[in-house]
Amino acid sequence: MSDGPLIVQSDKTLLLEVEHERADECRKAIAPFAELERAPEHVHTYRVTPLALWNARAAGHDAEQVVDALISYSRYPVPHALLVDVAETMSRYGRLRLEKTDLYGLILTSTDRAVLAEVLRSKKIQPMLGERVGEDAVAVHPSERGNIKQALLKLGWPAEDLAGYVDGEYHSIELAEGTWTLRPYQREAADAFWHGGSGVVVLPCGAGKTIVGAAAMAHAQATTLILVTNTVSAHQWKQELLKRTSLTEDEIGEYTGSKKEIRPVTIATYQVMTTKRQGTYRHLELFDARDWGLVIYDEVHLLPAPIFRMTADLQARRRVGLTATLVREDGREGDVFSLIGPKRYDAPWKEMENQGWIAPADCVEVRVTLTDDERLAYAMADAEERYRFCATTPSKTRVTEALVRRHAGDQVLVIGQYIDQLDELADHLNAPVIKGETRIKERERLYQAFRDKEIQVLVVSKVANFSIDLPEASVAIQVSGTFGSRQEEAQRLGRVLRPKADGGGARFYSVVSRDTIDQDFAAHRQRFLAEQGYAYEIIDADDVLASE
DNA sequence: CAGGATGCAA
DNA sequence: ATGAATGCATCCTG
Repeated sequence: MSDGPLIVQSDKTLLLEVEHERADECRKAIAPFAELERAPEHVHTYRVTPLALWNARAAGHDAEQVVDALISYSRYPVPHALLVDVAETMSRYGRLRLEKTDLYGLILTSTDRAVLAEVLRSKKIQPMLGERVGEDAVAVHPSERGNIKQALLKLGWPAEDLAGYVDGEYHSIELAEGTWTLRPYQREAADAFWHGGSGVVVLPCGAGKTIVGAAAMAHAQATTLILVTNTVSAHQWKQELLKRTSLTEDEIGEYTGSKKEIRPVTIATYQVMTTKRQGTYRHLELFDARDWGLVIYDEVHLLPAPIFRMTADLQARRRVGLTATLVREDGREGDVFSLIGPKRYDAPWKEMENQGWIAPADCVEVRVTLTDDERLAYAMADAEERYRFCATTPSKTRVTEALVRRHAGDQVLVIGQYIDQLDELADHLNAPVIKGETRIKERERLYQAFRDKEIQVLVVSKVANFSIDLPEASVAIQVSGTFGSRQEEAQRLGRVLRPKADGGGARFYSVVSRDTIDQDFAAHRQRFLAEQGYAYEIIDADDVLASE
């Protein structure tokens, strides 16, 4: 028996003792094949999931490496059944393959006749198939390439897609390096995508995902369709591409609500693609408007369901998804895996921090205690009012004021979800507030004043989740968040991670009501960051107030 | 036809 | 189970 930091249980959960001296290296070793499930103070729970194992497999890890990692960090003997299961699950990926043949077009082949027989019996699969092509292969209708991958994943037999890609229409795209250079991880990410053919690149906020996209375009040398979440992001992409590549103004088109340009490089919003009229999608022709050689999905964790359906028909095009957090709250990770592709690259946030690409950050959860009256009101509140009630308790205002005073001289963002709460905070802090109804001009004015340090404190609503031009701060105080959204928490922390001129660190406070669902949701939101190695120090609001 | 206001969807 | 922000389409003005 070793003194390892990990307890491996036969239900496929892994318990990591956080204070153990080998906890960090262990976290790094298990991250490729285990997902963090719970992250309270002392023991973090990970789960070994099939999807994580298949991502690991697609990234070139084999079962032996996974088994080695488990055994070498485990405190107790690892359940044999689990090791067998890991090996069995990993071997499922790639047992089936999609290939392209001259004679039969797209075919599904197998190295294992029994597996092929099993999936051929599926009622879901049968309509997608053509004639049997010998003992170990069957023809697949080319238009079903995406659908069959989704269906096979659901059956537990994810296919490796080796059917290749069309080149698309040639278009010269060079990186305009000179005043800047591609960072090593950006190059690695673009190369990993290119060699994998299609798939997802995961990088922290502010790590330059657009530049990875540009590098992917330089690989493809082809017309490119870029899908983004909003128009601000569309403009950002265009500016960045003009700056970083040989592309000129008239080569980049914008396909949004107000403009419908189709150019060799076209940037479209998800929404324009998913708006329907009389039950049919209006702008589907954009996908066929050109012979696109590459499709880039920005913020792939937000990909709306209809885009998945459209992507099922785009399987012969190279596809790259970019994201900071591959986790989705709707559990459609499997569709990202089948339709965009496996994870091709990910850079752990903490490693980026060590290399100085992002600022080190301390995360602090500040717990406020409800007064007896509030406790009673909370207990009596309707289910739909409860979260709002505990998330917006007046005690949070006082501790937020104290935190702002503590950081006098720093640039501080106060972020929350309820407008009433934000208005009140802005009032108390004597700070301006930016919310949905704030006009663009006014927002820009306030952002600029914040950048110029004329304003030290800015109160922002959910606009902060989207707007890219929001200036970086060194302190963020979150007073309420969207239920349990992990990706929102990551975005918000990302706001303070831009490296500081003085090399100093950043601080992220999450103000939470003790013993309420606010605390539960906060714990859920923190999971993704805990997985990235960010530990939340928990302090009492009374201590903050007392220290003044 | 640019730019603003309004309703609606997911 | 929810609240807030957004983007699109449409209509309107000059």
